[in-house]
Amino acid sequence: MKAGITIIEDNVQLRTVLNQYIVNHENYELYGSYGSIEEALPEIEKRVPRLILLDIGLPGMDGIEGTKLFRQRFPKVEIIIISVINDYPSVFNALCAGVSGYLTKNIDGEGLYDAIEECLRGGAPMSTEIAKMVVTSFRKNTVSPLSARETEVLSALAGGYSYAGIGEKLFISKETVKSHIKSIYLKLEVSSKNEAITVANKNKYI
Amino acid sequence: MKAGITIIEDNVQLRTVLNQYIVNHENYELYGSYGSIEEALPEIEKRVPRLILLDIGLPGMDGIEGTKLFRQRFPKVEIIIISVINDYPSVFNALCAGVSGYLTKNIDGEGLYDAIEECLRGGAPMSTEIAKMVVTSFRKNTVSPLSARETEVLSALAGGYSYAGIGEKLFISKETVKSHIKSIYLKLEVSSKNEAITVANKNKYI
DNA sequence: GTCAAAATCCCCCTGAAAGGGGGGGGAGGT
DNA sequence: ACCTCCCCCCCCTTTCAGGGGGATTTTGAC
Repeated sequence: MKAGITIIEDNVQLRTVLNQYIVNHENYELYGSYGSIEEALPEIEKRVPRLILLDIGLPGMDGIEGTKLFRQRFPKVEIIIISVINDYPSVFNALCAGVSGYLTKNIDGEGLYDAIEECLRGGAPMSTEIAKMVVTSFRKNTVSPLSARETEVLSALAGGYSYAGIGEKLFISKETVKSHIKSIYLKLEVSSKNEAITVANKNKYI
Repeated sequence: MKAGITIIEDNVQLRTVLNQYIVNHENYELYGSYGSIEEALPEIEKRVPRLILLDIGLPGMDGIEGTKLFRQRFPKVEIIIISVINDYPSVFNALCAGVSGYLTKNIDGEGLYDAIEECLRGGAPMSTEIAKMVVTSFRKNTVSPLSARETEVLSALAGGYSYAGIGEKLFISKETVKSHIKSIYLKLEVSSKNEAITVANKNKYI
């Protein structure tokens, strides 16, 4: 049983190359190849593929919006982004929208086959730059002016807890929470909750 | 110039296997091989490796704490986790602590070499299960009871904004923000900011 | 052993914010 | 015609944040 694949890519050269990769592989069947989400959508509704190779920078609806749309209407379809765009917001938004993989455009046929196979096995293929970005996005700052306890308090504060709530959570009194927050504001040179959270997030203290 | 590598793994069988992989490879030099962070630390201070292969489940200090320690004292050292433990909290905490890669223990020599090379080139090697977990952790729920606008409001609320602040941010009045929040509370069946944020996060609505 | 920082707890006070209640109106889709 | 979404306004009460003051104990560094 061949896996149906749809390609959405506005660059005609690249689209042709991708088309060739897919039609030359015995395990895949090219369901269609389009230059925009709008063109592809009615065809996809007629025959839903297993996987969509999707560009981010498209005329009309972009790949992020397209991903949200596809994932609502066809929840079982896998989406792999193939894009030259690999700035943090694009990658992050694509992952939030629900893509299964993210490849940069310097991919060759072998790499594409590997990625598609991994995706169809339930994996999450990523180019090395993307993997690096994703892993780095989790990393916290090792040098923080805040003590361990202060970091806990600020995390809870950022989580929307009130002073009293933080107290319950950390088994300390509301007044102790206030003391910690005073110290946090001094150290971060801020004077409100929002500023503190903003500074802490920017510096990855929490 | 050979890359110095230190191994910390309490399982003697696996440690022996890893040792062999490293000593058999001409590009690497095994700086040391230990059963715990505490044993390894004084030796690492004498001679700092390029990379540490680290287990999570260790006697005494665990791999997460060890990672934080190493990244403070030796900021340039790369850390790759090799562990049978791949539950979400462990993976997430390891990434936050600053590991460069995360491999499951079913790795073979070839896979290990590839991962080390990728890491030394500045990449982020991950086993496929780990990559899948990481990508999935970003994914938002496609079925949300909240409207697009309500989701925006709730996101801002979770970001620490006041009603007035949300109004400025979204160019609507404070009262409209209140209306949206009332609807949100109704739909999520909650009656406070904190509950709403908790429910929304749990269900990945925001 | 001393001294500082961290962590814990308590009081007062004020203005701002949250949340509950009510109402209404326009746009767009089924 | 109806429903959902989005927008706006009023009332009210309670809670919370943040500034000010002070105190104790534990812990780790020097």
